[in-house]
Amino acid sequence: MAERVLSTAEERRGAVVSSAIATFAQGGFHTVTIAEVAKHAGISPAYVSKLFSSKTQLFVAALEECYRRILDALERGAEASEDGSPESVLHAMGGAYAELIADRDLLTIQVHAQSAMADPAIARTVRGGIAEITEYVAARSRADGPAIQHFIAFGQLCHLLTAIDAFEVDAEWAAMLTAGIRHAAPKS
Amino acid sequence: MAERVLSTAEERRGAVVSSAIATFAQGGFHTVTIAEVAKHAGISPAYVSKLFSSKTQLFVAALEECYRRILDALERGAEASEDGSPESVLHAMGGAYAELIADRDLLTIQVHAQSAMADPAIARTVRGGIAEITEYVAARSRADGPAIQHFIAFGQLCHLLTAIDAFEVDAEWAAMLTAGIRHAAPKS
DNA sequence: CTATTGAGTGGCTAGTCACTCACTGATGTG
DNA sequence: CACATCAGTGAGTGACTAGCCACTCAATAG
Repeated sequence: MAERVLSTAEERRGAVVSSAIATFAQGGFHTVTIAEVAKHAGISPAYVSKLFSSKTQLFVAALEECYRRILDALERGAEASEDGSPESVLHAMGGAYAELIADRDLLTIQVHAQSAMADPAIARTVRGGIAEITEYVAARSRADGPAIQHFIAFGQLCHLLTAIDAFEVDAEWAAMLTAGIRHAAPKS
Repeated sequence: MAERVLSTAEERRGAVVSSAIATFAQGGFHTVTIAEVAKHAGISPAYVSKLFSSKTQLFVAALEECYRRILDALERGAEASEDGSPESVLHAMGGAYAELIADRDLLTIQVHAQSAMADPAIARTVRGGIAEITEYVAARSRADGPAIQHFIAFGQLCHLLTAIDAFEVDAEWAAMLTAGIRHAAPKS
């Protein structure tokens, strides 16, 4: 049993989803090939196609895992908030999110997903993810509508700033846009 | 001269750029083919390749035209503001922007551009566009840093909401996120 | 009328990618 | 051991695309 050479299909699926997140984050849905994901996962392209019926389903699975990780991070953040006040919980959630997306993959894949929404399955997944996050943040923080809206809007701003590397730009406009935005160092 | 059958190359370039905006907005950089842009413009794919040295340059040209139109709209909006106060100018600019992106093309192509930033030329164009817009808004409105940041953040939120069609969703989370966001009807 | 330039095209090529299929070998079970 | 099942692969296919090249024909200059 300890000498097992082959994995179970379920284990492989999980590993491939993780590889898909890392790989799709680099190039987006259309540029990344199944072969690249397979290489990252250390298996043959043919087997990836056997585990996921289509490239779209693979991407959707990666995206769902992405939203799952975000919700986990928000939950952990909320638990760690000082007092239970809405402002405190929101602030703690923001910090947890900033920390989570330090590796950029979870952030970048969301940007790519928004660009691949011509596919109905992907569109459904993105909409569902945003809905779930918004509902969770609202329910858990008990903050009012405008505060939730502000939270999501600044999350999107954070996506943009990271995408264009604004944190590394030394200019007036970059300073204005990045002011007060928490973000962890991108590189290890 | 009025009987002219052939256009000048400059006229064609402009027409192709407009076609490129409309076409790339539909499917993004990687899915849209030169042939599709050419078909929309009513010329052969080969001639598109002669007018623009590469698909990337065509996309960059479309993106630049897109930012040009946005700056124009912001400028026109600012002129129409009631008094010259920062809040009033920002509000007028927001309204002008909401009206401009009613047709969605200028908005959608920006979403796609963020996903195609693996290409350095596209990344440079996006960064330059955001920089120009931010600087213009700041200089023209004379609003303070936080107000500018808020303006851009809610612009990004608007992109997200339009992309996922949140304005048409009848749910608590959608109501919270779209509250107070101005947007024109998408369809004619 | 002739020559030259430049608009515009059809057809090709070389390469890529998602997906399939027949196959091999590992694993566990009676 | 025999056998069924399942992990995993190599080789291939059909479809598609960016870029290119040789060509046609309109417009204009001399």
